[in-house]
Formats: sequence, C-alpha cells, structure tokens
Amino acid sequence: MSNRLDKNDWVLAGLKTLSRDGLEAVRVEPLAAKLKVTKGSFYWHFKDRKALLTAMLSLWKREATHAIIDEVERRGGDAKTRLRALFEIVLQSNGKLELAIRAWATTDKTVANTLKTIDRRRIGYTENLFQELGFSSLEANARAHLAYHSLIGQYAMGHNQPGLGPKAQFDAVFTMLTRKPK
Amino acid sequence: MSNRLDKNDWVLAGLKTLSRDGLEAVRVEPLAAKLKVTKGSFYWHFKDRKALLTAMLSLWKREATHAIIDEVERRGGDAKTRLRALFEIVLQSNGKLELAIRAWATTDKTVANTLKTIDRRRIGYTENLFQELGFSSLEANARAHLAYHSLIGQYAMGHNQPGLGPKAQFDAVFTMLTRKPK
DNA sequence: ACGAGACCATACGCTACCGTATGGTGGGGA
DNA sequence: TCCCCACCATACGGTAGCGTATGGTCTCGT
Repeated sequence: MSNRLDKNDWVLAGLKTLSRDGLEAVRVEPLAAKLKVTKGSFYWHFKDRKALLTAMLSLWKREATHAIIDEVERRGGDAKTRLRALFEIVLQSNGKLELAIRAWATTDKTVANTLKTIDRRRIGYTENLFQELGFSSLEANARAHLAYHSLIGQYAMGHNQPGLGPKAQFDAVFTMLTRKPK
Repeated sequence: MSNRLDKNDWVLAGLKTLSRDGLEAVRVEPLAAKLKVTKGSFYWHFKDRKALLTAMLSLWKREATHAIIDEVERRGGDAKTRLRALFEIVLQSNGKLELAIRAWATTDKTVANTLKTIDRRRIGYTENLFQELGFSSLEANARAHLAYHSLIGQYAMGHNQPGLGPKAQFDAVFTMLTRKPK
C-alpha cells in the first residue's frame, strides 16, 4: 500500500477545509498535518500556496459548470419536469463549498470572474427552461433570476439540512414561478 | 482639534474593513495604521481582538434589527405599499457588510445565532405584510421566504450597483409575489 | 495652573505561517 | 538486482500579527 500523495489529494483536502472553515483556513502547514505529512511534500507538488488555490478553483469550476445541468438533461422530460428536477437537485446540496468560494470571490477578482461566468451560464439555462414553458423573454429572465437568487440565498443562510424543506412551501413557490401572467 | 479616538471609532473602522476586505483583514495593527495610531491605543480601549469583534457585531445587530423595518413603518401606507417600500429600501444597499457578517457566521456560532434571530425577525415582518394582503399563512410564509432568500442571494452575488435594477424585471417579480393563488 | 486620568508610543517576547535548501527513502522499471 | 526519482522530512531564516509592560503626553475639571 502506498501512502504517498499526488497533487489531486492536496487539492481535494484544500477544497474540504475551504468548505468547512473558509479560505483563511487552507494553509500549507495545517493542511500537511491533516494529511499526515510535512510541508516538504506540499512544496514538491506546488510552487506556493497560491498555486494550490488556483488548482482548487479550477477543479471546482470544471465540476460546477457541468455537473448539475448535465444531470438534469440526462433525466430529460419536458421543460416543467426538468425545471422541477433542477430545483430538487440543487437543493440537495447544502452549498457550503459554493458559499465559501463566493466569500473568497469578494477579495479575489479571478475568483469573482469565474463565478460570474458560472452564474451567467446557470441563469441562462434556467431562463431557457422558462422560455420553453412559454414565458416571454422578460418574464423568463425575471423568474430565472428570482429562482437563482433564492437558491444562493438559501446557501448563504444555514439551510443545513439538505433537502427541499416543507413540501407545501416548495410547491407554493414552484407554482408561483411557473404560473403564466395576466 | 482633538485627534484622539474613542471606542466607537475603532468599532466603525472595524466594520468598514470588515465590509471591504472580510473578517481576516480586521487585525489590530493594520487597523491602528489606518487610524494613524499604534496598537497601544487599541489595547487601552479593548481587552483583545475578540473584544473588538464582539463590539462590532453588537453594533451591527442593533442597527440591522430595527433600521429598515422602522423606516418602512414610518412611511406608512397599506400593506402593498409597505411591501414595495421594503423591497426598494433593502435593495438600496449593496449588502457588502451583511455579506461579510454572514461569511463570518460560518465559523462563529455566536454570529450565526445573532444572524438567525435577525433573519427570523425580518422574515416574520415580511410574512405579516403578505398576510395583511390576504394570503394564507402557508402562502405568506412561502412568499416571505422566497423574497428574503432572493435578497440575500443578490447580496451574495455582485449586485454592486445599488438600486433596483431594470424596473420591468422588478415589477414582474413584485407582481408574481403579490398575485393571489387559486 | 496643576493634578488626574484618558489616550497613545515604544519595546519586547511569543506564535503561526511562509518559502527555501538539502538530504533521505522506498518502490518500480531496465 | 539496483538505481533512479518521485515523494517526503528536517532545519532554517524571515514576516506579520498578538498581547503585555511601561512610560509619555494632552486635556479637562477644579
């Protein structure tokens, strides 16, 4: 058995403590301690702390860009079905990692730009679903933003029990969002 | 002219850098430099760094609990008017300070509890307005949560230009939230 | 005007972490 | 087998910030 680590082990450990304790907690020596090695290992794999952070962001970006949308499309169904699936899937996560990255973005422009790109993509996808449902461009846009903001808001507040919360409330919200105007 | 500082000057400076650069940036020596004094001053006013943080939280709590709700009630009007006023007022802020405090709350239980109390109060107030509009308890609750989550979500994303954003979108959202079910 | 106390400067020791330099080790390919 | 090199330990010097100790100075009340 080989206890030796590779670059990815460090990135994973970094994302884990980022999610748990925030950016300031991902420091090389404490991280090394958790991995039962010393920082000698770290500096073999990475130039410096910043290089680790960059790698962490890039891994998260790959994941965050595709994972959920792909899963929704895999399940298929009409627009309303996919919309409901989308909500159900994103509410399964407690959003702790994403929240930590969002906090990180407030002091790092690169992270902020990455996040902006992802936000746009996800909102755009949601907006398209609403348009498929027959909403005008404006109405779809307003609904997609409302839904997405609400999701991020739930991440930002506790929301610690993953899941949908009370079903009646969820249905009320879903009905509101998918109800045609006029 | 007296350049001497009192406790409140430190708290204000602390909140300012908390809002700008996050919790980790509010440290006594850099803060002293910004205030053109040395930490000798700081440790006269506060026992330690934690005491400053506590004072900051407590000041913010006082402000955040009453300010907005009081302003809405001062303006008066029927429930729909007050609801619209509420949305307009809260969207005037870019929410940077509140966002920083929310990030802080992820690693500090005291902060988390303070925030939970405030969240409940604000959601409760909003829920009451929806009930005044004739919504059932369940419908009012769902709408208040949706609106509040959405607000926090906007804070958590850039939203850097204070203001309401495109009026048409705002109206679409407001219409959606205040439209009776059935 | 003068003492007291509020406010501040300076100097010190301590800890946590960064990044570098250098040498050790164990497992897989020639 | 043995040697190479990917991976790791150790030791070092440097910086930033914490909190303490001690003494200086400005200002206000009497």
